[in-house]
Amino acid sequence: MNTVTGTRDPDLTRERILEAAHALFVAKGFAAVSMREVAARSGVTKSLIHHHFGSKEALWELVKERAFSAYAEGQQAELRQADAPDAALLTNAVIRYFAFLQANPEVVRLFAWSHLDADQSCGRLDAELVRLGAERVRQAQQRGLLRADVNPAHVVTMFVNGCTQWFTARTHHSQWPGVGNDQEYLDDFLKIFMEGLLPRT
Amino acid sequence: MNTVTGTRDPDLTRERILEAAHALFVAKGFAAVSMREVAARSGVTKSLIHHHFGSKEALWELVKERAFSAYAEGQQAELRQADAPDAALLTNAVIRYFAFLQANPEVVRLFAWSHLDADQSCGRLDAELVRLGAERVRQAQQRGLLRADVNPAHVVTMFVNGCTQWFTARTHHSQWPGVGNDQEYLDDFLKIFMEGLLPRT
DNA sequence: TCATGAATTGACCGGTCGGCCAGTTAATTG
DNA sequence: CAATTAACTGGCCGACCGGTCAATTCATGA
Repeated sequence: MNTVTGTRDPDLTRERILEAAHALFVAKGFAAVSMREVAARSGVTKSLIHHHFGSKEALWELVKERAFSAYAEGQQAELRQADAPDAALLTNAVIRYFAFLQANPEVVRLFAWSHLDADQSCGRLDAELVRLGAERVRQAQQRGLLRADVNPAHVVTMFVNGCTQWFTARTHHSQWPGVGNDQEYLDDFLKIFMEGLLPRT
Repeated sequence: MNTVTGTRDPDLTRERILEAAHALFVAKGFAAVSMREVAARSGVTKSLIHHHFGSKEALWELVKERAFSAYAEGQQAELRQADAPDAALLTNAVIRYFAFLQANPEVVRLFAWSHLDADQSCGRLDAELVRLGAERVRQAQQRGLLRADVNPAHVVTMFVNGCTQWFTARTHHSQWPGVGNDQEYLDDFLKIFMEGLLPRT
C-alpha cells in the first residue's frame, strides 16, 4: 500500500517488509525477531508477510541473499576498476575494504550471524571475490612486487579477516587498554601487513 | 541427583545444568534455546533450573562468565610462563593461541555470540590479557627485536583477530578457492605477520 | 529421632510464537 | 462492464515460551 496515493503497490510493500526485516534481523538475529515485529515495523499485517514471502525462514534467507549480493557486486566493481597490480594497489584495496565495512556495519553483523548459522549460501558469493583478489596478488607476485612464498588466497583471507574482525569485535576492543581508533588500527595493520608482504632481500 | 548412588547432589546438579546450557547456548545462541531444552538435556526439571539459577538470562550470563574466565586464566598462565620476550616468543604465542582456539571451538562461538550481544562483561576479562601481551611486545620493541613504530596493543589485536576470525568464518573459508587447511593458513599468517614486525633496516 | 530447610517435582499461568484460512478489497483483463 | 486474480485483513489455531507455586522428597544437624 502506497501511503501517499492510497493505492496498492505490492512491489513497494515487499520492499518495505524487506527493509524492516533487514533492520531487525541485523540487530537481533533470526531467532530473536518475531513476524509480529516485522509486521509492525513495516506497517503491514503479519498475514501479508506470509502471503509475499511464505515463511520466516524464507524471509531471512532473502534478506541475507539481498545484502550479500549487493556486497559482492560492490566489491567486484571495486576490484575490476583497478588496473596494474602492485603493492600500492593492495594497500588501496585494504583501505577501501576497511572503509566499506566502516560505512556498512550491518554487513558486518549479517556476516557474523551467517557464520554462526553455518550458512553455506553466502560463502559462495565470496568465493568469486576471493578468486579475483587472489588472482591480483598472484600477478603482483609474478612481477616480483610481493613475496612469492605465500598462498595468494591466504593474503586475501588475512586482510579480510583483519578488517572484518576489527568491526565485529568492536565492543571488546573499545575496552582494551592502548587500542586506538579505526584509523590508527588500520595504519598499524597496513604497516605490518604490507611490510610483511614485501619480497625478501 | 547423582544417578549412580541415587542420592541428591545439588553441586553436581548445577554442574550438569551448566554443561547442558553451555552446549546449547554455544550451538544456537541465547534466543534460540529454551529452558525446556536445557532441562531435557541435563535430565532435570525446568523448575529446578529456575530454583538454582533464577532466570534464563542469569543462566546465560553464568555460562559466559565461566567460559570466559576459564579462557582468561589459561591464557594468563601461558603468558606468565614465558620468559625473555623476543620475536620467537611472539611466534610461539601466536602458535599456542591458534592451537587453543582450534582445540576449543566453543570459545570461538561464545565470543561471536557475545560480540553480537554487545556484551561488555567479557571484554573486561580480555583487557588484562591484552595489557600483558602488549607489555611483552613493548619490551621486545625496546630491545630492538620488533619494530617500534607500531602500537603494541594493535600488534596483539591483530594476531588475536587473525586467529579468531579464521575459526569464526570457517564455513566461509572452506568454500574459498585456494585456501588451505588450518596449518597452512597459520604458516602464511606467521610469515607475513612476523616479517612485517621485524625492525626496519 | 525429629524438625528444619534445601532439593526437586509437576501442574499451571498468561502471553507469544509461526502459520493458516475465510473473507474482503482493489487492480487487471478480456 | 463483468470476471478473474492478486493484495490485503482479522481472527483463530495449537504449540511453545519463561516463570511461579504449592506440594513432596530427602539430607542434615540439633
